[in-house]
Amino acid sequence: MSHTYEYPRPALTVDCVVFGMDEEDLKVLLIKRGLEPFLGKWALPGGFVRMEESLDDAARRELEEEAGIRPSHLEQLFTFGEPGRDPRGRVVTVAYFALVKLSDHRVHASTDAREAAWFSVWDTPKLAFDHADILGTALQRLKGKVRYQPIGFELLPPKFTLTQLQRLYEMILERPLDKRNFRKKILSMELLEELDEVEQDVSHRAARLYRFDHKKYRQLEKAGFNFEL
Amino acid sequence: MSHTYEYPRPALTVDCVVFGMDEEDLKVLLIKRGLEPFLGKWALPGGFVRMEESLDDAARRELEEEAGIRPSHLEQLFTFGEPGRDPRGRVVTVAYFALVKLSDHRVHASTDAREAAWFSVWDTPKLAFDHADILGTALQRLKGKVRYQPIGFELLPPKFTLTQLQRLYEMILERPLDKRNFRKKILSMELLEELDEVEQDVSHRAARLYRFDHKKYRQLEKAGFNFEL
DNA sequence: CAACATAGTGTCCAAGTGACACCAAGTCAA
DNA sequence: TTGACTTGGTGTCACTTGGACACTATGTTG
Repeated sequence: MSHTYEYPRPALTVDCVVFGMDEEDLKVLLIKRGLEPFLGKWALPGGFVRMEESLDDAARRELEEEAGIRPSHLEQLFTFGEPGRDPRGRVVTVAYFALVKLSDHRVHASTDAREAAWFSVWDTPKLAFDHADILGTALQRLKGKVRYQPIGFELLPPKFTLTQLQRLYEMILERPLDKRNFRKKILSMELLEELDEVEQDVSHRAARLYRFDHKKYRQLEKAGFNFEL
Repeated sequence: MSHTYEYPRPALTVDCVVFGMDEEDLKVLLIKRGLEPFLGKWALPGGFVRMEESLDDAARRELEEEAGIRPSHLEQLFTFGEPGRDPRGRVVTVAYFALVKLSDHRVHASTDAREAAWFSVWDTPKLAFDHADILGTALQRLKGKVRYQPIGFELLPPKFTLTQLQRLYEMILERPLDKRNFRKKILSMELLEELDEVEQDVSHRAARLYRFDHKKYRQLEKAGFNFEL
């Protein structure tokens, strides 16, 4: 213990589970590996932490570099450090959990030379390393968190209909919700701003649009409010 | 990216927030540092992760070495990696959250040559590094978790009275609870085994003892049960 | 045996949760 | 233009749950 730097050191990486959502499905962003090990396999975006940057910064930097993405929500998920998780040797990874509005990132999921793509979370290819575990942990977190914190909105476009919102919750929680009860509950939280607009280009009656009121949310949150669904 | 091991590596440690509880207070275990930096200051128990051990193992080993403690509950808390958090250079620490039955560990809080002691969590000395932040995060976790998972039992002796249990919840949540409502709620979960014993050596009517039924808990947990307080 | 300290127990009201079905509005095609 | 189709939008009632509230029971001590 007396000579700190004599210790051999595990390598340190960050890996990000980025969720997005479209009409059909909850999606996760994957990158095709261009290097050994697991060359050609799909993996979570991530990479080595630099000496002068914080862990959060490393996660943001990797997302920007590998996929041109700036997530609207980013939080640390869990640190995975089993000795055998990387065939090259000891690599510890700090996993992150991110949400993006897919509408902002649909086009150039791939920047760089790398290949990036969105996959349905229920139907991913085999992943490199222990990334399937990481994805599983992230899904659990999303499911748990969505029930008592209104983070789901980070997955929707700024203006959305109540039906879209309900579908989002149904996809994440993997169970159907009652339309009237859902609307009652959500509207009673008073976190939605009702707009004087309706959705466009639909071949049936158009639904009213709403916007999430971030400012009000922050106020109520500070006041120790409860947002259980 | 192509030569993994060229990257400089942050040093990697684990630090543990160990909670215990006695009649008066919720306690946290601290160790007096015998080395620079922060020599003589109080700090969380912890140390460097070895190349061949998992993070969990590292946390357990450090607790055993520094305080002779085997926690009854141990889980990863959060990873702290701000570049400036250690004056010696870049050190990333994976923080752990542990619960022990103080009755088992009251005597030799200190093994080794080190000085270890239990402090009231509401009245700790100034801590080394960013350990005050880590302790704060752990307290939040304890408060949050206790509301929907029966982990509080890990802080009590195997046999306890309902009053002890209520005091535990009151200390953690920092608010008074109604005796009748509390008992109603706890007993309705059917996780407590009512024993044919009462507490000893009290100078008033003795209370009935209960035991937490771990087996039943695991069953109900698997069945997707809800243990909200 | 009186004073004490804590154990142990039930009711009522308010709020919240969940089950449930129909009319409204707009689109589309014949 | 009209009828069929698709989704939008709305209220009630039964039940459950959460929270406020006060007295008697039992053992100890001086």
